[in-house]
Order: sequence, then structure tokens, then C-alpha cells
Amino acid sequence: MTDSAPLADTAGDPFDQLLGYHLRRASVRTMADLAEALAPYDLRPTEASVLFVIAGQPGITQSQIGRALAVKRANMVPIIAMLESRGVLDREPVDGRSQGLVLTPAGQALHERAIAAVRDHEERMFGALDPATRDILGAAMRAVWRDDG
Amino acid sequence: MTDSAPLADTAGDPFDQLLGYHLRRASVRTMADLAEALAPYDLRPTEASVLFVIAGQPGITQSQIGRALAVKRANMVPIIAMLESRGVLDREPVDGRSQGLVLTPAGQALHERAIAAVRDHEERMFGALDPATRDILGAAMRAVWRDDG
DNA sequence: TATTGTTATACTCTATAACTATA
DNA sequence: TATAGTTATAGAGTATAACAATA
Repeated sequence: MTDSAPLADTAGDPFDQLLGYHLRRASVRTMADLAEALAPYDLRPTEASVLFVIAGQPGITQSQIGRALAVKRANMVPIIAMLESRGVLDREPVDGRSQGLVLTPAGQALHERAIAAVRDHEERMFGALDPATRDILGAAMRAVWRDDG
Repeated sequence: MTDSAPLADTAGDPFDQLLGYHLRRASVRTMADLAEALAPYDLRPTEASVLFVIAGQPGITQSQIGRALAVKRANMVPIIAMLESRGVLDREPVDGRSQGLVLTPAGQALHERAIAAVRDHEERMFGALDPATRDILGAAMRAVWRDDG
């Protein structure tokens, strides 16, 4: 090491160079804000994401949603059950074991409100970043989580 | 909207423009890899981060660590208790209610191993990104989670 | 009055194992 | 054999409320 290296700085912040740490902190803060934004609709972030998928692909099954969102089959069960019990979605049997999922009118209305809440949330979290930075961020994040499956 | 807009694409991926979604997916994958990387040392990511802070600031109290890491006071208790019971750290009373925390020799050795594991992990997760992108990423993530406190 | 450490408790999300029924 | 839905269960991290002891 050189004798003029700013040792105190490195010792003072052990996480300075650790992208994973800042990624985690940013994600926790973002999720907390999203949870708060969706709370008025009694929606958890995961439930909202499921709503988004069904709205975009009516008739999709819960296993397919799970694969799209990286939510395990077993964990999809209570999410779908909750949304169904609230009258947000309907199950339409496609064969003996699968059910196509579609939003009810109430579900479509809820979806619209969730979309608006998420848009506001995104603006709060990332609105201060310039578009070029946002693009780099999006591409990099995709590269990180898509690197495998 | 223009008549040549690729509607199918937007409908096909409702999360395309949602930075928070990709941030979350990247964070989950990164945390899973980190957990796996630290598992051989029987260390949870949060425990490792506490180790890092104490190594960088010997004598720090658990409340101070909590503030630095955004871990609630109440949640610091079992973490510190676990690390102490493992012989990783010692408590040195500074006044009647606070205890300065320092790593034991075993704790320092564990810290070194954790550092190496985290470095390998960071390389696995972000090594494919070029340095300029990593810098932009780090700055943007910081801006997101530091925007308030 | 404010802070430290603590206990108790609950929620969200993730993970695995195993079962039934169907393809 | 493989897949869909399901049940049960566990773990990690986060959150709040409240308390005693100390500053």
C-alpha cells in the first residue's frame, strides 16, 4: 500500500465498494415505499405483481405466473386464494388440473388503481435519476437477475 | 399512441419499465447468492454486515450499528447475542447501558473469511458489468436509499 | 426526557418436502 | 414420468409496542 492512501475512508465504510450492499438497501427502501403505496388497496407487492401478470395475459395459470415472477408454486397458492376470495379474479378450468385466471371487473378496477399507485411510487423512487441513468440501471439489473434463468 | 406501436410487447411484459421490479429481482438473486456464499461459515448476510461494521469501528455499540445498517434496535439483539455466543465478539461496557463491541481473534478470522467470500460473490454477481456501469450503479443505488436518511 | 438494551410478537417473502390428481 | 395445485413447515428480514435501567 502507498503511504498516502486514504485508509480512514476505506475503514470508515466497509460497504463503499460493495454493489450488493447498496442494491439491497435500495431494494428494501423501494419495497417499503411500494408496500405503503399499495396498502390503501390492501394489496401486497407480490399480489400486485400477480394482478399485473393476469391483466396482461388473461387465462394464464398460477404455475405459469410463478415461473414468470420467480415465485414458487407452493407460495402462489395463498396469493391466488386470497385474490379469489376478495373477488378480484376468477378461475376457469382449462383441464383437469389447471385453471386459467382472469380478472373480474372488480379486479380490473383494482388493477387500474394499483397501476397508478405504482407509477407514483416509481416516480418517487427513481424520478430524480436522469433517463440515461435509469436505462443503464434497468439493463444492469436485468442482466443480474436474468443471468441463469 | 401510434398505430405501429408494439402493443404486444408492452402487454407481454408489464414490468418492462418498472425499475423497482428489476431492482427487486436483482436483489433477491444477489441475496440468495450471498446467503449461499456465507453458509459455509454459518453466517447470515445481516450477521456478516454487522461483523464488517465492528471490524471497521471497534468499540461501536449495537444501537449505532443498527443505525448504520438500518437494522432496528430490537432486531439487533438476537444478532449480537448469536455472534457473542459463538465467541465472535466481546462486549465491553462503556457506561451503564451501552456496550462497546469488539471482535475476538476468532471473530477477526471469521471476518477475513467473510470478506473473501463477499469479494467472490460480488465478482459473480457484478463482474460482467464494466467498471463505468458499476460506478453509475453504485451512485444510483446510493441515491435511492439515501434519499431521506 | 431521551437513549440503550431487551422481550414479545407479527408480517412479508422465500424455501423445501411431500402428497393428490391429472396429463 | 412429468406437471398442477396443494398442505405443512421453516427461515431470514423487517416492523411495532412496550418495558426496565441508565443518561
